[in-house]
Amino acid sequence: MTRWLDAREQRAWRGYVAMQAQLNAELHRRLQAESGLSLADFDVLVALTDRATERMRVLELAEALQWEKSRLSHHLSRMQKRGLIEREDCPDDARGAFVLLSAEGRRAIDAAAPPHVEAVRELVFDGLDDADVDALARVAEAVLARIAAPR
Amino acid sequence: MTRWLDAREQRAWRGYVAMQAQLNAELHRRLQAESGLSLADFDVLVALTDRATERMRVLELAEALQWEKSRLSHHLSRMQKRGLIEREDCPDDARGAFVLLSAEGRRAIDAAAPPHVEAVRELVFDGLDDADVDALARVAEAVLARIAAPR
DNA sequence: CAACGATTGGTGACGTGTCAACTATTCCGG
DNA sequence: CCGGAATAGTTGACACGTCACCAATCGTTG
Repeated sequence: MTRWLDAREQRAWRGYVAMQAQLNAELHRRLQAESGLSLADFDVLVALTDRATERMRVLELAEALQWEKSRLSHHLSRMQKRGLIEREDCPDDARGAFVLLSAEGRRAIDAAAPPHVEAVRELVFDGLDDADVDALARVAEAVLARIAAPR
Repeated sequence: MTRWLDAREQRAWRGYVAMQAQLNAELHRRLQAESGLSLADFDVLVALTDRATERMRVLELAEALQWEKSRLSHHLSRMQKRGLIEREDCPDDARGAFVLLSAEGRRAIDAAAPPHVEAVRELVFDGLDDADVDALARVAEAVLARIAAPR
């Protein structure tokens, strides 16, 4: 017997699905127009910038981003072709590879970050009070815990 | 001067971004494995089922789904090739086209819906109390309003 | 009615994401 | 030290989304 969603749940679910789709699309569109970066590019560059060394193993990066390794591999190839990152052989493990920020990549992320944060603020946080923000964080953590939990 | 996110906002934002990515991926994976449908297929089929007639103009469907027409056009071609929907000429307007559910499409959505709702319940609503659900709905509506608002 | 702008829908190119399979290396038990 | 399992990363095929553009048709205005 399927437990369908009641009215309260439907309102939340439909709203969430619509928000998620449109917020992503809008942030992507703005970032792309403003900086020529995709959201995926942005996330990769931020992860690389977070490291003091700006040099990471591919799987470490995949772990940090929670991406599948094949997705990351494809994406790194595209970013490398555009000159945003570089790859380097790993001396300790001949299977491995390092990813590092290029000068161009650093320039791109420095230019892209401020308007992107501003967009997030304008579209999301300027419309929420502290209680809403905390509620959003709690919901996100609850859902993530359930996804991570074994079936 | 960029207004960066404070700690409370960062917690909410990082959580939201991670939740959104992983929830989508997980629901997509389960739906695909269970029914061979993508989330996009599911949305199209639900929109068609919602109409009493199960026959909609393409742009009307695009409006209902909030999709770009070219995305919809591409997607309908793929769904048609798989036998999930059919297209029909519109007699009133020779430019137009109707989209309608095929018998196969009806079977697919009937089979897919119950386990999908169950997954949403398991991953989301079973982890939230009424206050959380209402908060999520409020946040979604606030953000959607800001996206729709003129810049 | 002729002309022109707007509307309906589709197409091709390209970037993105997933799955399954593959190569090269490393690790580990015997 | 040898042989197989595990690990690091890549690749190819294919589904998906967006952008820019196009063809056909409609409707309105002169």
